[in-house]
Amino acid sequence: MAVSSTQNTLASNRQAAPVLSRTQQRFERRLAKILVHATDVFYDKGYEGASMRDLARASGMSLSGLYYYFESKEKLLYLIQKHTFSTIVERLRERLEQLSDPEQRIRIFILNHLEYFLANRKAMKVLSHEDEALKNCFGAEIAAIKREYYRICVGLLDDFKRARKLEFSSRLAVLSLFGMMNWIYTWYKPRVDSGAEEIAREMGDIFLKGIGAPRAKARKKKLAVN
Amino acid sequence: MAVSSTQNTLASNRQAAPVLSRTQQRFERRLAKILVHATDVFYDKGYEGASMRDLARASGMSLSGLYYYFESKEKLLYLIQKHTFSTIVERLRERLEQLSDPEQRIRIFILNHLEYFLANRKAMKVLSHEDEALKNCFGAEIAAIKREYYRICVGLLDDFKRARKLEFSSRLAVLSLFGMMNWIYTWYKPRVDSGAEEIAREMGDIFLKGIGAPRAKARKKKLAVN
DNA sequence: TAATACTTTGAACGAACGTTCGAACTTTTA
DNA sequence: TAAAAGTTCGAACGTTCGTTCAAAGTATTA
Repeated sequence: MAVSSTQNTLASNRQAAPVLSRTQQRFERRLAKILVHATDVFYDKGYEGASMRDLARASGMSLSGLYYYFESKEKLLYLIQKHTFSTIVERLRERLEQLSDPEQRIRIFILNHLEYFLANRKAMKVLSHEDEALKNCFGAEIAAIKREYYRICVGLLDDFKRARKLEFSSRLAVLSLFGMMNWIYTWYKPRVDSGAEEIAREMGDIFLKGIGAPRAKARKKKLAVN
Repeated sequence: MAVSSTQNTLASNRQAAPVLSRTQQRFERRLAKILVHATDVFYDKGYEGASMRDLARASGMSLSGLYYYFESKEKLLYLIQKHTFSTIVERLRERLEQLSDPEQRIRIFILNHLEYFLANRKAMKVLSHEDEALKNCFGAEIAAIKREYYRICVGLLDDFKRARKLEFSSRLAVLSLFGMMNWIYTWYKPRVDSGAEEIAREMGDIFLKGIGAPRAKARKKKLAVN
């Protein structure tokens, strides 16, 4: 079997033909295993800091053996990021279909993000932290998914604004929310911090109250005088 | 002149004796210049991705010439992070001394952070993004400053909680706030986004309203039934 | 001006890097 | 069971990595 083409890797395509021969299935399964181990290594050492030899050791495979499954280190990172990001967007879409209340939709967005983040912490760190590591085509494709995800969130916020007749910058609100959520990879400790549901509720409270209540007025000027 | 000891580099110590000979002054000045150029390179390529040869080129100096000013690549990153972090903490302390109102103190914390962040974007990205790059002693020292900074913020929040008789997790609130603010290095575009004051005001609004208003009650259960 | 201290450099070090390749091994197919 | 297809590997490729060092160059001091 030749090194797999870009298509169908990890079965991330939606349309048509999941007809894979037994050998193809095995190939995909082995590749997925390698991706898991590679994620561990990237999580610990960063993309630049991790060597192909590190990845080989973690996968229990020879250095050259890895190249049977993907053609470069960059492609490996791409596969990890693509799969991770696609999955989180896919799950979000499924969950959003079942809700119509604007606040609930934002809350489910937050919950989906944090649940997936904490259940796949290493992959999500690799996705968040190695944002600029991919160049050209690979980078562009991940950036496109990111833009798509961002747009979904802006849409949710705009609906919320309309429903509540609020006025604020969606861009800043969305980016603040992403910051709140994504930063979690720098501090989360399973032994110390609560689970995804509770954190999602608390962050949701902060964020929704933060953008929801009418803005306090005329205080700044008064205090500036003192 | 021997390669400088750890002490007094960048004149970041508060106590005593800023008595530097003219040659020592020149040394510090040149080192500072190198640090600025190195910050540019780390910003663009990341710590691991940047080579000493890149740094030499950016500084307009020979590869070996760099080693006259610092003994390793790691130390260089340490110097950048130490100086950046120390400065932001120092400025914060000065500004906090002049305020007593708990809300104003949180707002000035946010403003200080964002002002410094946007005025020193590259250095602050290197500080935020290369959090785990330093090992052992160097890493421990930066981590100590970070903990100190974190503790200050927790203190501000606890004061606010007491003043307003609020109940929420300071840890989660502080880390959410840091996320909001630090994530800015991934998205800020000077041409598109407003300045530090406005962003600080808007993030301050979100955060303070988010933690300030009484928590909405009994809604979750009702909605969960539907 | 001679001696001393400070600064910069080119050349080189061994180690580690990502990647390639042909041969060997294993599984599937005919 | 022989041929074909799929899989793994050791060895090596050329390059780049961080760091060192003796020598040369420049400024300061006596």
